[in-house]
Amino acid sequence: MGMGSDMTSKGRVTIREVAERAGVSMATVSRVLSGNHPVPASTRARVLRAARDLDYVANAHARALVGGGRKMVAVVLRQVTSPFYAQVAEGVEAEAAARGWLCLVGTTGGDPGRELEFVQLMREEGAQLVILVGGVVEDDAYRERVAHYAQALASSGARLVLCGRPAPDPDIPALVVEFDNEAGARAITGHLLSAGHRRIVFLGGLPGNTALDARVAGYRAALAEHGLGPEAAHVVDCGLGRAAGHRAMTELLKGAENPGRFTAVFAGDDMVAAGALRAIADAGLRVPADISVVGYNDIPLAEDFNPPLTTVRTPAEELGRAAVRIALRDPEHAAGAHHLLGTHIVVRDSVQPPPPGA
Amino acid sequence: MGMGSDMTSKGRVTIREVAERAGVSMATVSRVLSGNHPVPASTRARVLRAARDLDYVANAHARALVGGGRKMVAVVLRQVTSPFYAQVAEGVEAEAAARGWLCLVGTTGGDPGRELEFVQLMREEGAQLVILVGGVVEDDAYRERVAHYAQALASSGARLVLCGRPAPDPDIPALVVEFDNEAGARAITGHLLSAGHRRIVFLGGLPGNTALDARVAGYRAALAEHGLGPEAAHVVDCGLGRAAGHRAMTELLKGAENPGRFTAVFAGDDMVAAGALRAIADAGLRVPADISVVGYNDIPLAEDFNPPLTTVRTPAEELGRAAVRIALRDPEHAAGAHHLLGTHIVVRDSVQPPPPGA
DNA sequence: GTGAAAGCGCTAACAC
DNA sequence: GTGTTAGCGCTTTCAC
Repeated sequence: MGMGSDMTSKGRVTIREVAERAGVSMATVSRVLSGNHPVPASTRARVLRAARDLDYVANAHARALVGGGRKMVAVVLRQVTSPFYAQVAEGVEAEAAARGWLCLVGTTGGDPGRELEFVQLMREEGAQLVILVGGVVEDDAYRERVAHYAQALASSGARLVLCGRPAPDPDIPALVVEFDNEAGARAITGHLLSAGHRRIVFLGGLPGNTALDARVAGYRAALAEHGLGPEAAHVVDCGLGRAAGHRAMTELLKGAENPGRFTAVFAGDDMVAAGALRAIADAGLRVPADISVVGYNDIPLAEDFNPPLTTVRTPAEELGRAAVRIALRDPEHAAGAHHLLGTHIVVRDSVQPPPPGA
Repeated sequence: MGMGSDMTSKGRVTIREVAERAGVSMATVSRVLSGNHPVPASTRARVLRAARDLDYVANAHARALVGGGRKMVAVVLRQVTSPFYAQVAEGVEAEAAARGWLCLVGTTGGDPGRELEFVQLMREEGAQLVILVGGVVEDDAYRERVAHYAQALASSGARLVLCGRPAPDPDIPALVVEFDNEAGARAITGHLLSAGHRRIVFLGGLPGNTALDARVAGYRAALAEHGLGPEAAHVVDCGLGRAAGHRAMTELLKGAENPGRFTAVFAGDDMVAAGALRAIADAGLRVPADISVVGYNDIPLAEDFNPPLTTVRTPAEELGRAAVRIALRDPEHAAGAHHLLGTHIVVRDSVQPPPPGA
């Protein structure tokens, strides 16, 4: 391949060295490399040859400084090890790659401080698009913070998109793309209700968190639609995560004889469901014979749970793709726009009518 | 908070504007902001004030160009949605964040072309550290490609680390950090053997892939240690992934009455195990009563499989952390170094002695 | 202690 | 067609 053979001085090869070797000016090299200016084939070949011999790579920073840089999109999420977030990131990445954009993923561990830090960083790096993913508790601090992000980003020509979290104010220059959590929750609660369940507990509430609040709302709405009073609702605010689900379910189960208390559980997401499933098994009960369980998100391994989990499918990768696609489609129209992506139930083996005696 | 109130011209605020507002020179602003030069408190305060009022953020590209940029590490992997890879990425990210470094993750989908493209990109961006993660088939193209990466990166002062894949040549300036796949495979195969299994199939071979080949080698070694001849080994080269595992297992099961053929399966990784588990259940057989199954990697949801999977734990996040830690520790010593991380078995419920009649 | 000036590697006018 | 020149925003000598 012949590369690396002509390394001269240590450090990166610059356009100047390529120019010297090809016997042309830096400008010509630049023109050949960007290909946006007519250059005779012979010159062109000489330049390309020199560049290859020297194993030249452009300096992205110099290029960016002068305006011709690569576009960049940044995704900010809690953690990549969450199957759901990983899928969203993959969607963003795929859509970015398809456009030749660079994709940077940052994780915050749920800490607003790190989120702010990362957004700041992206401003420094000149990202064109910043995508914040995941539900949050919507308090004043949140609203103020996001309003600041949006304004700051907008003032330098960048765009902010909120995935699964609300815009603090419709006038703020931010785009929101999310799932219809309420509809999904209503549908799956309806599924449980149709199977005959009347005492369903919602496990994994997180008051103030917009995504969970919407699911709880959907759950309550479904209950009401089936003629049950508000007292039929039983939401356990244990938050998300497998551990939380396990802990809360264990607690619930030992509170009293279970069968008298509830016959089904609607877990706030599939990880909570995983924990609940384990807790139920540990208590010597069986799903779905004794208790039915449903989850939310349909993460890739939900079908491998014991039993395979009935859950609502939220096309996470599509959420990521949609975020960049929509943000890039009509820049002008974006401010304040709100896009809702649909979801649907996937039925597996974790639901069954309540046991006869219940 | 007062920010955003003094936005002047569109576009980013520069250091010059801050200087004007504070009534000092650009140099002074720079000194205050980097904090590496003594500046009187009063001046300092004025500058800081101006910067805050203007909501100034430095231009990372300009900074990088002149040498004072933020360090950056890049991780390249097949996909973020693989639980194992996601954990490695998280480890790298955590270690990078702890040092104030930027972490960029790129995905290739397993395509060497995209891998090359991404490494090139990282050269352009001036990454100090590039980490390639995951097993590969080690052919001449691979060796040549990686040798090129290593040399190119090294020539501009950057470092290459290979995680779970071999260095093409010990003299190449690359560091390798990986798990002792052979030892892990030997241990878990021994676990199966100790339970009384003699006919164990290895599901998920991928000839040429270094990680899988090592596991197969460990499997064979364990068989030999227990006095079994080479003919006792039965490896199915179906490759990785849940789908592959499911397909191969289904095939295996319908080949003949199973009990006469094998009593245990060693899946190349946990995803393959997931597929195998499902196939076995679909065939009306039970794990571990009829067939025992073990996996590899101990992904986060392995304990939620049916039954909870006995597998070998490869501390993936630690792999990521170790990669950056070691690479940054002794730069000089790095070239050609080879670090092996230990693994251990985690016993759950998918193994049991073979059924009496088998 | 602080300012002026040079220059990082590149692109884009503007000449010829 | 191709070279010359002027910056992009910043840090850092080098003077004062």
